[in-house]
Amino acid sequence: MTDTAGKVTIKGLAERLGMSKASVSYALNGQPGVSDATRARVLALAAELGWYASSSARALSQSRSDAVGIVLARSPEEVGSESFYMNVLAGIEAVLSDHDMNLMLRMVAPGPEPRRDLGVYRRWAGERRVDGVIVFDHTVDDPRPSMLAALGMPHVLVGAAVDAEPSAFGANTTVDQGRDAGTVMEALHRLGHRHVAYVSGPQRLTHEAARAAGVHAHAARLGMTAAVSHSNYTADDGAKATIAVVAGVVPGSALFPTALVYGNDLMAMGGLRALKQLGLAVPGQVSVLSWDDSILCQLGSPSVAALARNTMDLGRRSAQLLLEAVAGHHCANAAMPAGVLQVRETLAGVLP
Amino acid sequence: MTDTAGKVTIKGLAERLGMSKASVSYALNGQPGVSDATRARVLALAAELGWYASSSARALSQSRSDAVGIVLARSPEEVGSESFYMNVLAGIEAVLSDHDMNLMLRMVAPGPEPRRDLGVYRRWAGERRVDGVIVFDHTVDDPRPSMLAALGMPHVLVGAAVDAEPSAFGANTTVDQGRDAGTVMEALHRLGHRHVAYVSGPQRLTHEAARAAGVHAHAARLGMTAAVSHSNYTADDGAKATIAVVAGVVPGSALFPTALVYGNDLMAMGGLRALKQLGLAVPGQVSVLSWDDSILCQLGSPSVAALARNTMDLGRRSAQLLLEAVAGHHCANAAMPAGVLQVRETLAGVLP
DNA sequence: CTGAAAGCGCTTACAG
DNA sequence: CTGAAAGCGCTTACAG
Repeated sequence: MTDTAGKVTIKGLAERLGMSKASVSYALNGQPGVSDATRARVLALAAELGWYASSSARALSQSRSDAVGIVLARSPEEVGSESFYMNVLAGIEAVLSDHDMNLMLRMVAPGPEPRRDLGVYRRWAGERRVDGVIVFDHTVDDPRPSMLAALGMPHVLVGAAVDAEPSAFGANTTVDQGRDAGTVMEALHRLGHRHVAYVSGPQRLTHEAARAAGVHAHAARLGMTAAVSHSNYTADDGAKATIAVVAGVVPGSALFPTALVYGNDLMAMGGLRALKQLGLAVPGQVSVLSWDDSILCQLGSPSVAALARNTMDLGRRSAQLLLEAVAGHHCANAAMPAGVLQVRETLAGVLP
Repeated sequence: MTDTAGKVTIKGLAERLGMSKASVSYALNGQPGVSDATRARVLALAAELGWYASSSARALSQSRSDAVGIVLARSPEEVGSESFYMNVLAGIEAVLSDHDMNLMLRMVAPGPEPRRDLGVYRRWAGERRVDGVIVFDHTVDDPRPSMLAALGMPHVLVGAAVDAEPSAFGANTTVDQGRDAGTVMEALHRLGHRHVAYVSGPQRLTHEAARAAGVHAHAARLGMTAAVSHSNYTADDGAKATIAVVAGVVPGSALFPTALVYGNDLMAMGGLRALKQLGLAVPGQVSVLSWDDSILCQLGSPSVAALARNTMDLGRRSAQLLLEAVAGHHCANAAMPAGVLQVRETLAGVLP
């Protein structure tokens, strides 16, 4: 509170110190061109007066906003109840704040038709409000990478497929869903399961397409049968899909799936509920496994077996890649480690 | 892609149109000073070329950043698993984007000692990076309101106590925890409960202090006894607190709490788990109620009774108040509606 | 090592 | 209704 008459600026510092604005700027930014003694005087006064560079002035002269943007195009309910997003965001934020970058977050209604998220990217690019963006939920024929490239906007896809190409505008974090499908299917095979149903999220998501392909491939290899149905990532949809999968199939018959795998934790919880209503014992008659781990799975009763991934780390790596892209460096994609199966109460062997 | 040679600016528009930058600016901003015909020409060209005002240039000249900041000082785990935050954020975001404002989000480690969040506010104010902030988790003797006032930063407290004073820098959304405590205690009383334990979050949070006071007051009024213990908002802490509360107390004895109320959904889930391990039947021997509703409560097995509030709306109202404060208007606090009891499987009457 | 000057892209009194 | 000019607070070649 040294100065009530407006904010302290570089000009103010220069006047008090009796030198030019340029020298003050050089001193403040660690640039050469000032003596150590001068630099020390400048820094001391700046600290004393609580000077900070105006973000807009700096952004205007440097053409950098020091901000990174994220547009989430899912419903608040989903984003709020699936801890995946917040965990990834936390990882991203940790890296960004370490580098004095800021995170700009926008949520738009998920309506697929007039994709409002595209307008946000266009606007952010036009306003030069962010230096780059991190893209969630990569879809088949996703318009965003090419659009962002056309806008000259650095970007990183979070958890893309292994064959997603890194571009001049950024590399991606990738998850090998086929490998993870192998982990899941092999575990089920080992427990004696031969008929598996995968209740997937929307198939336009590339990671779900990759999972479905992986499930089928590994089933074939292991001599199992697998049915994949596509649904949405909510508990209600998980319940509906479950009923559709087991309805009319006699438990114990050759066609009955003894294991149900779900694309996320919410669907698994909804599925559990549906199975209970149908009078099917978990894991006595059917095992349940979620492809995403979360506190929901851990605290559920019964607790839900899940494939756990380090989502904070996924965020961290994605942010690091974006910072590289913003700095103009070319990088390779960053492959994320394999998911690890968390065996819990819903997973058991098949009785002979 | 009309113009590859750099972004289109107001100067560029003016040159193509053969007029001054000022006129173009007036036309673009809906200011008087240009004819309708001129304005139409300008807007048409701007739309054609995809012009957007540079956010930094506009911020520099208007001394407004068109951004609002939020610092979350809880662990990513908590923020991720408690849907409360994301829901409030979604409500905030909906209002902000309606007003062409942006949301800047930062998460800092919750370590209480060298409160890193304060540094973020100071920096944001110094850099003029945000026009105002929305403050979560108001605490007793919270240093933030006075600090933000000293910084001249408009701010709004989310879900403050009813006696939180609105200031020249913003009003607050308030929640009458005493009234909600009445809802909870009366419902329990009606079911025959006479001994209640409230497992609260940290008592430095003003809303928890208010709840504890409300629980005690209503217990006294209704002829009940209430014990309040303070813990943290995690499932593990909920479990530990539960064990501490019921350990050594004989079920059915006069001292045994027949109803356990928890400060949030995570603690309630942890408490449920502990009760199961202790061999106590829910709701047969003890009822469980969470002061926050969430998908965890809905999907739990048994499903957990909860006091539901409209958290999206809490976010919306908070954002509206902040926009008023940023605009320099004085407002009254906005009182949020009463919580509504969601009766679920964990809540039952006491057997005589 | 230091200073005067131009520029980043807007907005906004102020003359015409 | 329109234009020339100053200013927002920085950074950065460019001379000295």
